[in-house]
Amino acid sequence: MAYEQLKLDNQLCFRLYTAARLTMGAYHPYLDPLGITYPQYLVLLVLWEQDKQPVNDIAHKLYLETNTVTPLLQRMEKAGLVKRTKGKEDTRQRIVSLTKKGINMREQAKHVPECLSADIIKNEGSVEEIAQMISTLDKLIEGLKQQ
Amino acid sequence: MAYEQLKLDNQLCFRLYTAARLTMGAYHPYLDPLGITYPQYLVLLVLWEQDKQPVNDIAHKLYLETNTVTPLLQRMEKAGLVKRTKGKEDTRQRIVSLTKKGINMREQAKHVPECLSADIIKNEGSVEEIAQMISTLDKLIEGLKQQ
DNA sequence: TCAATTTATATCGTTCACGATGCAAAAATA
DNA sequence: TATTTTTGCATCGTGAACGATATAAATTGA
Repeated sequence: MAYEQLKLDNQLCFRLYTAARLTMGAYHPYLDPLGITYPQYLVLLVLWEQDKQPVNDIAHKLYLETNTVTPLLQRMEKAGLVKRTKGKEDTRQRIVSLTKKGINMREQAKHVPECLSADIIKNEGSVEEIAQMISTLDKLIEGLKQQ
Repeated sequence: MAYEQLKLDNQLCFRLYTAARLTMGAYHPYLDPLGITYPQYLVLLVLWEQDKQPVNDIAHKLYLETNTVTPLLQRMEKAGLVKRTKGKEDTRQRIVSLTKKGINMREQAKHVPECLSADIIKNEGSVEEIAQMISTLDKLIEGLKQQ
């Protein structure tokens, strides 16, 4: 019966979609006090690893389009977390750099990953299963990345 | 070094978030011709399993809030896929039912799951790994569902 | 060198997602 | 029964995502 496949329970994507939303929701207790959203936190993670990057590099590392990242960065600039300056060699580029506030937030967010890990492990139990899933997700993402 | 944990690579949520977006993107070639989005497809899956459900039941099955589902259903009604009628016993309820167009779309969407499975398996390889991941995702979702 | 093409970013429009709030109907309770 | 509380849905505002389109700067190539 082909219709069997149309059942919600059978679908991988639905679980990814749901798990992603619920996991992002689990960040709320830790990110709300900092006044940032999860996508903004991702941008900060990228900039904490390496400051002063063009929009394109940030978008690429997050697998996002620049038309998603540009407004995101504009909001973050308005919030005083980043600065966006014209590129020196290539004036088409916008170099995004951390402000003092953006730099300081790294210290305030230091414990977020541990808190999340604790929340997830507490709920799920097996560290090995999570590790295995991360590996499978990486392969899935790698495959889907190139259309 | 606590900062090590702040690295993007270490994060489960980032992978779920990315995999979910890319997987939803993989539905585009199959859903665009039908004129529906992925969340709309999810609503149809729910209604194909059982027609005539109140907004709340649909939202619950998709782990979404009613304030997400209501506008979604309004757009689907405008597109002629569903009808929304006042509940008989409980007049607060809105009973959502499929139109002819909504019913017929089941046949047109019959092969979508196979196509997606093929795309994913082709890219990833191991069916067992996907099955294992689905099981882990279910536990993760179950744990996160109750805050 | 000058036109054609590509690249980096921005803008626009539509659809989600969700917290906060509103409102009427139902249920609970005094 | 009258009042309070809860429930079901809707509306509003904000922040993503992303396809389509625009624009200026850089690159390519004739």
